Amino acid sequence: MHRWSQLFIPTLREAPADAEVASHKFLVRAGYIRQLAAGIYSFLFLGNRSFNKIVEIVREEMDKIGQEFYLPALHPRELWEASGRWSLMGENLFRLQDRKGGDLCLGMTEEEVMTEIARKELRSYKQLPQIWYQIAPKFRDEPRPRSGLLRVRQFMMKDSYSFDIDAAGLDVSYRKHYNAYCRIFDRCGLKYMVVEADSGAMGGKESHEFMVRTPAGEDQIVSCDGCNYAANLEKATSTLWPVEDLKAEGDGKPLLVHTPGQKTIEDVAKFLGVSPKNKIKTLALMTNEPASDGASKGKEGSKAKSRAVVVLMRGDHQLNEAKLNATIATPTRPMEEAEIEMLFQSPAGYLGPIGIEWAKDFKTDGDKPVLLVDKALEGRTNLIGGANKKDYHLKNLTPGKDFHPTAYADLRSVTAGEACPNCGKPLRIDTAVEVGHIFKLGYRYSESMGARVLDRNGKEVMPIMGCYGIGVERILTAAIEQGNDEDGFWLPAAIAPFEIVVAPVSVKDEAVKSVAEDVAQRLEIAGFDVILDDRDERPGVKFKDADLVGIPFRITVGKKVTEGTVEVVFRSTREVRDVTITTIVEYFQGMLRAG
RNA sequence: CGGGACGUGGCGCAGCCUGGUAGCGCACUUGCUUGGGGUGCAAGGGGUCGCGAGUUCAAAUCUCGCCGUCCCGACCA
Repeated sequence: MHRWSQLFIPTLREAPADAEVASHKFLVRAGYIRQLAAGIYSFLFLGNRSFNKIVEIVREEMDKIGQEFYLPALHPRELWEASGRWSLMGENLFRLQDRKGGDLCLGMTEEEVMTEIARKELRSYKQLPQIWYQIAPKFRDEPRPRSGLLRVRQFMMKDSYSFDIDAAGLDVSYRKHYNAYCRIFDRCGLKYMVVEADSGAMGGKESHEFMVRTPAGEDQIVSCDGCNYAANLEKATSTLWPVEDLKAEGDGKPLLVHTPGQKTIEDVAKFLGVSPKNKIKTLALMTNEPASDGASKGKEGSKAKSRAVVVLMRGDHQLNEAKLNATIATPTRPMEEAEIEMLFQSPAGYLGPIGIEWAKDFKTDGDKPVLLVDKALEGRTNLIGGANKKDYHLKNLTPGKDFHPTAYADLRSVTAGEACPNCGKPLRIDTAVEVGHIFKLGYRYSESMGARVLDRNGKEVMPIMGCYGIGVERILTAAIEQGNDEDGFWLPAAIAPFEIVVAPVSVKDEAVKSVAEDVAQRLEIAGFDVILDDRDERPGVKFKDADLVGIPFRITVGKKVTEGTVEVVFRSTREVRDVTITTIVEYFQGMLRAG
């Protein structure tokens, strides 16, 4: 029997001054966690109980599709050199040295270790498929930990890895994870949505994120209430309403117009009396390759090569950097003034695509500047853009005719209200927390680390991989964000530290006290997680604490014991029901254990 | 890493501008009181004022440096 009077549950009346989001404030106030350093938290009794319940749900569901391992967090440098991530991860990787001066790091994920095992042990297609997982701490030296447990430097991740003989096999492993994740988040009582996610430059084909809507989140998700379309903003697309092109002026060739002092899209559009939709926005960027790309591996001194990348967008559209990164597989930065002058021979504000020799192909065409044009401009005619001459713009610009893009690409950020690409209804954008991510990795690690198996023809092939992650703390955080009010929060029973708190109004009243003891004991014997608030405190104190700490049900034992009843209080709705003492176990069995 | 803020008993804050005794609420200890929404009264304990240097007869207070924490941005397999 858990007796509150003997437990360490340090609840606070006030939230720490540096807590911003609800889950952070309440986790601290309810005595779940305490901060040790930026992005590093200790879990106390209640926090750990809830945490363990989440872990157990994850484990039960994962055991249905895979096998649990336990891998070290301390990794030798060589392993990460082999995958190329020792340098790729930069400062996000925690590094340290052993007494002999050997370099080590703390694992931020375990692709390397898992692939190392696969490389050494897997020999035949007969051993595939495999799904291996673990639930273990991960370490990331985040540039900015924030929002309590939402972004931290050490956290518990369920990470799994699948190895299959071919893409069809990977599809099956992926689907198994998708379904297992749905079961996990359902059992945790989360209201979540599954969204298409950016698979980045890793070459993966498919990726889904499991998202919980909350203003505290860090991700933007685009979704449609009319159909099931949902995607991360980094990936989302929309259908654009048609735009009426301008008519050609003069002979239809690019036509110089004087636009003195008109630099911004808005200004020029207004000045010329056209819509920004008929304007070209010219963005001047440089690739910003850290000297750590695969090609320059090993040559410490080799200089990072920078290349001009010019992006054209419709005047009223915003560049989506994730899409740009996915397109050119290299980080970029804005051009400096001198670089702009060098390429365009013109000050910023009048930049355009005319008069520059653009690369015909990103890969093969050497060092020439790259011109990427957003798909929203493909097929458009007679646009207006900068003339690369101070105080002048050009009319009659038609992509493909007056200038030749290196490539057309989807580079635009969706905005709320645009049409769903599936059904045409208006899209909405919400912030959300990512609680899980499933990802088709492909051959990246098999290739770099040399994992090979023989297929049924005796031919050596690479196993194809998938990786899948769940953040345990984020499930807890998201659940609190989903269910809280000014007095505290309530967790779904499955992940609450206790399902029921029994609160006798007084421990000095023998009748009340003995009924409370009896009720708590019978519920515990029946298999419920019960805590008895046996403290010699006034009822108000017990009620306030009970409201705060996330337990979904309270049984108040008070003067009605003389009538043979106690009160069951539903934390989320504050609904109160009188229940006969003798039937209390059956009451909760019907509510929490039915089905 | 760029911008901003903060750092004073366990928690929340005042004091700093205008240098000289460290203060309030909560929590904690003891006693009485109260007993269905953080009861009231009384008496107590607890603080290198983040760290270091400087100015000064004298620094929580002024100056400089460092560290830490939070927020915005950049970043985020």
